[in-house]
Amino acid sequence: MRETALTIVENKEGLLITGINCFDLDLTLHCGQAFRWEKNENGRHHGVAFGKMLDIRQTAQGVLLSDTSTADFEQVWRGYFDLDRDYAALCDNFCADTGLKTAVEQFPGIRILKQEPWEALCSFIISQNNNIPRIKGIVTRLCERFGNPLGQGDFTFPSAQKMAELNTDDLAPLRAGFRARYMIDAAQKVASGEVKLTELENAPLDEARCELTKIKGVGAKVAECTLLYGCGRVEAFPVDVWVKRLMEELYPQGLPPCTNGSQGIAQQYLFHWRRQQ
DNA sequence: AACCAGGCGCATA
DNA sequence: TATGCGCATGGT
Repeated sequence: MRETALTIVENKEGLLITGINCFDLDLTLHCGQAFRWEKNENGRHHGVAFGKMLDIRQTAQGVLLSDTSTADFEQVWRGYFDLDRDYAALCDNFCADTGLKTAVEQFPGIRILKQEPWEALCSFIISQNNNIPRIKGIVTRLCERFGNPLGQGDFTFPSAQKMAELNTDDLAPLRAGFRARYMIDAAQKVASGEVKLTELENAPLDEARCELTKIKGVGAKVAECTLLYGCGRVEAFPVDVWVKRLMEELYPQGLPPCTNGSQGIAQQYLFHWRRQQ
């Protein structure tokens, strides 16, 4: 983790951030790690995270954030977009491996979003045996129905405390299917403190995995996704059907050493690369 | 109309 | 410990 030299300039359109290396906003928001971003015309992306809405787009000058403030940029978006991680150095390391080199060169600029732990957990419970458009639909209905309104049709992601008060019948309108009871169980265990999500950021990885799999509907894959996307654990390595195929074909002995410590980031490049065939 | 989708729980051996 | 099947829902 290194301080990168970001420049923040306020203009009439919002906050212009320059000096970000290795950042493709479109890829990052729509590569299947987050489910609450919509791209509209003019290449603007609109979404909500950490209870804040954001309008963001990438131009030749840099990355332009609208409807936000410098305070929110520092407190929320800087961390969310992982802007203080040196992806150039990371990708440089990855390129020691020819497969990863191809993936990185073909899709440069993918970053791992640091999402809220509860949102990541709940979203990836919904993701199981499901496809991305439908995952987005379920998450959207969940937020509209049980989140707090932010105005202009935006809603926060509902808290675990709020969802712990609900039952599976309440979730029926979401059409989440068999996943509804898993969502309720997760909400109850998080709200009660039986599973302490904030402690997973620093716990030994195996211990963190073990904690998460206490929740019904959370197996190895969902636990790993929660750790990677929600707890900042970039060494977590989710293996879905795409990555499984890829591992069997390319890395039967396991990931190359150049990914050590950042296996989850390598995974995101490999996942996207393999899916684009 | 069968098959698939960023899996998991459960039964069976 | 290891496999196989059912699961809700919706899109091809």
